[in-house]
Amino acid sequence: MILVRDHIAQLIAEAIHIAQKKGELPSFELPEVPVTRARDETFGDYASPICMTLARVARMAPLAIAQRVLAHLPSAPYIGKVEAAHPGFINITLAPQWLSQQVEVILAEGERFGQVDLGKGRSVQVEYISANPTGPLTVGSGRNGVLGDALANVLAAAGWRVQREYYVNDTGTQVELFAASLYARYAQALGRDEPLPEGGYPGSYLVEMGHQLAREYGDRFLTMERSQAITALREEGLKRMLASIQADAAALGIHFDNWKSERSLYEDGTYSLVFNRLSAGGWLVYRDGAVWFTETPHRSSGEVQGEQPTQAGAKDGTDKDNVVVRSDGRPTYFASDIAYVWDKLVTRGFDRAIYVWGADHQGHVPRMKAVTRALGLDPDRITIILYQLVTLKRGGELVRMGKRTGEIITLREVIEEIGADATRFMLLTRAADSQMELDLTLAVQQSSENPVYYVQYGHARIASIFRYAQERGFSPEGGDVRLLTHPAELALIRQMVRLPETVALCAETLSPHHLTHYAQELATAFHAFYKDCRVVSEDAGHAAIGRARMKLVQAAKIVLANTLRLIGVSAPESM
RNA sequence: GUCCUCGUAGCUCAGGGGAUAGAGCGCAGCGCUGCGGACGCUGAGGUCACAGGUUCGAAUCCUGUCGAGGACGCCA
Repeated sequence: MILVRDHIAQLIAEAIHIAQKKGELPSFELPEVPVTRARDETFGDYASPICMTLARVARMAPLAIAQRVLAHLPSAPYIGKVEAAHPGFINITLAPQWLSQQVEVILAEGERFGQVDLGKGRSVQVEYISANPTGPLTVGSGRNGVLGDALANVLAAAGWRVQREYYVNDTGTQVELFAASLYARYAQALGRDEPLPEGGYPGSYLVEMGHQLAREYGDRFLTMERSQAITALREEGLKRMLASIQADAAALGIHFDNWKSERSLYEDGTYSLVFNRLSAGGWLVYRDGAVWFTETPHRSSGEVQGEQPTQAGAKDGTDKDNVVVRSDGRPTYFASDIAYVWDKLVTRGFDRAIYVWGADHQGHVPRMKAVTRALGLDPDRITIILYQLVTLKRGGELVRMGKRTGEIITLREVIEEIGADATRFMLLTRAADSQMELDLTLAVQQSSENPVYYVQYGHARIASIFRYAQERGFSPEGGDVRLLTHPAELALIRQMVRLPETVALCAETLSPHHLTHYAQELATAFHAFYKDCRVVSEDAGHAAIGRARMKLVQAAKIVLANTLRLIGVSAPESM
């Protein structure tokens, strides 16, 4: 389906060229033509300020340009009225006949309505949450998950082949600390006086897991050698943590296509491959006993490398170096990230890879880009979406969080307190880069008036209309959508046909939060229509319009359902 | 100290260089003797943190100040 927005831009560009050819406008290089939704409905549906931009280069008044452009604007079935407006806008109103016809289009497309083809079959991997499997998911992980999941939905709807992945940090310092902590809790459960290791995980969930393991296995792990026991408990603990994480994610409607093991990157040779590659390229330096990745490579051949206008290059730039292998020989997680990006872009060959990271990882973005370039790959193929951390409050009191500090408000608790749909909608309504404060007492109080219910209510209301109609033997069969001319009907259709553009917007800007705002506007248009327009009635003379309105309402239900599906919340038949 | 993100209505937040800056909640009112009132309508409420700059035009872009959060070579 073509986007009306883009098509209008094309038509305006054509009109300008025609006017130029006829000498009505001077010749100049045409910049991209911006087309936006009109700010106010009295201006129509779409507007372009292009003529104001052109005023200088054309040396004409914007309004005069607009008038000459409009004189040559090619016609299109969706265009109703075009106007040049002060101080130089081109305003376009959609044709009512075209709008009403869209009801049939939507009915025909069904679940596919809203899809656009921006991806053109290219593949993209969206990797999200990827929290350390050393504790339960936090609210921050929830925000991460909801962002990533909705983004994956949107990209799929925008014509990309999408894979959803969870990266499992199943190796490294934190995992060892986790295992040692679990060992301590397990031993304690069996009455041993075993202290929690330095920097270990104090959370109560490990106390519980320790007891569970003690119940299930008795003292089996105490009779073996300590290091062997810790290894065994690590595997058992990881398995259980991952199962619990998977369940928490599922409670928010999040399901992954693949769980990628960090450890596997070492076992399958990816790590040594990228290490050798970087080494050969001169990107690795040895200093203080460690191996560093440097963004200013030392080439033994002395060949001049490409333009590297790093201002800071005057200094030797070592402050930008990052440790890949520690002085004790263990690789850092940055080493894993290097192998992982190779795995994504080369081994598995995704056209794009999208990471969703908390803002506390922002410092790592430049070096991920740098190392991707160093591997000989186009850094634009990876995109890292940063979201601001959620600060939690309870009754105005700040709640500190973190697996390592012990006190945690888990995602699970929040879902249980305010509901999965409300949680998901709430986390998705804000742009990723907005800092958000979540007061649980307030959220619980307000969850019943969460906008998500307003949208879902629209869907349920339509379902109810159909139940009512069916009892009385009414059906949309044979309805003539040309009868849909009431302002409230057209206003509803206007909102419905915005879905493809909203999907495009979300996919282009990788910001799915527009969906929730759109959903509310769509629901508002429906509720207003419902107020003004009777759908099912036995009144004389109502039969024809009744059938047409049933078609409209059926289409509205499809659009609401498609939108809710993209957001990732349910579309209930009743509530 | 350096760097990144943010600062918009009482609260939580939208606003891809353009027209009179919007929504939800809260607040003050109004509306149902037919399809779900988890609804509809109206109103009050703003120095878009502050100061400069670019531009025909800035909430939006640039610089600085203040404020919030975050990051700064062997944690992730």
